[in-house]
Amino acid sequence: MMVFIKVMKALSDPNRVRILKMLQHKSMCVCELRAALQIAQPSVSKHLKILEDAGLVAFKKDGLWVDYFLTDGSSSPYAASALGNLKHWLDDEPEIAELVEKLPSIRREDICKG
Amino acid sequence: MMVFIKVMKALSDPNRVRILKMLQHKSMCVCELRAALQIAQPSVSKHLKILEDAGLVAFKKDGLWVDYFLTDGSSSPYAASALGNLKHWLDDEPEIAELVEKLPSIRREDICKG
DNA sequence: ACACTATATGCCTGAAATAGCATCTACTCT
DNA sequence: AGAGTAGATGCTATTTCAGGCATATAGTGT
Repeated sequence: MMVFIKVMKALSDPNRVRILKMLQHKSMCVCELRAALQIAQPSVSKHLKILEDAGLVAFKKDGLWVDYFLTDGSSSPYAASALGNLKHWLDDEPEIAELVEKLPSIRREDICKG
Repeated sequence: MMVFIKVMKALSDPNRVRILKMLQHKSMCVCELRAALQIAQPSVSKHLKILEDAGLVAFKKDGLWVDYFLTDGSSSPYAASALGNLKHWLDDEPEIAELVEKLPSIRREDICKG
């Protein structure tokens, strides 16, 4: 039950859903996500922690950067189902479509290291 | 997006999940749910409103009682998927199993009208 | 070791959510 | 119409959560 609730709570925030939808297209570091969402960097880190605790994302350190990516959902059937469904859900939401369109222009080489 | 978030929020509370799991077995009035969950009646009504707004439950007035039941999820793919998955999810959670076991003994004729 | 940058953590604030009590409304029955 | 019961709504207190700023930590390069 606790795990189920944790996954549902993780999916209950618009910024976290945006993060998941972006990660469907490429793995991203915190500063890239920050640029895309236009919220403070600590807020992004906290959202990522919640998503990680729910088994929805994982990360790999890459030098100074931390690359976040979607998991395969193996931590729970709830995570697996959510990630599977989100692959096709919300794609035609204008807000999400716009966000995804901007993704190619958000590159860590340009944004960070500045 | 708004609808998606609304469904996820509706699923983010243990008492609301318990309500959904109970309604899988039979439609129930507010006082039956109140007896099962052991929380105040107004709290039950509020949870039901949230579930209704999310398209997960509906009701039918039956004289003095209001019978709540699960919808078919036709209001959104998110509601449909949630209701579909919940049919098999959480059944082996001790807490849920115990709640469901008690269901037959919770009858409005005994509990209400008192 | 030092300067610099990406990310995480702590603390604080304001908004939202849950729960209860009191009250109001709707229906039933006499 | 009046009494009684089921359920809904309004108000309030308490908790939880998102967000930001300041600061700590970790890794890079000189």
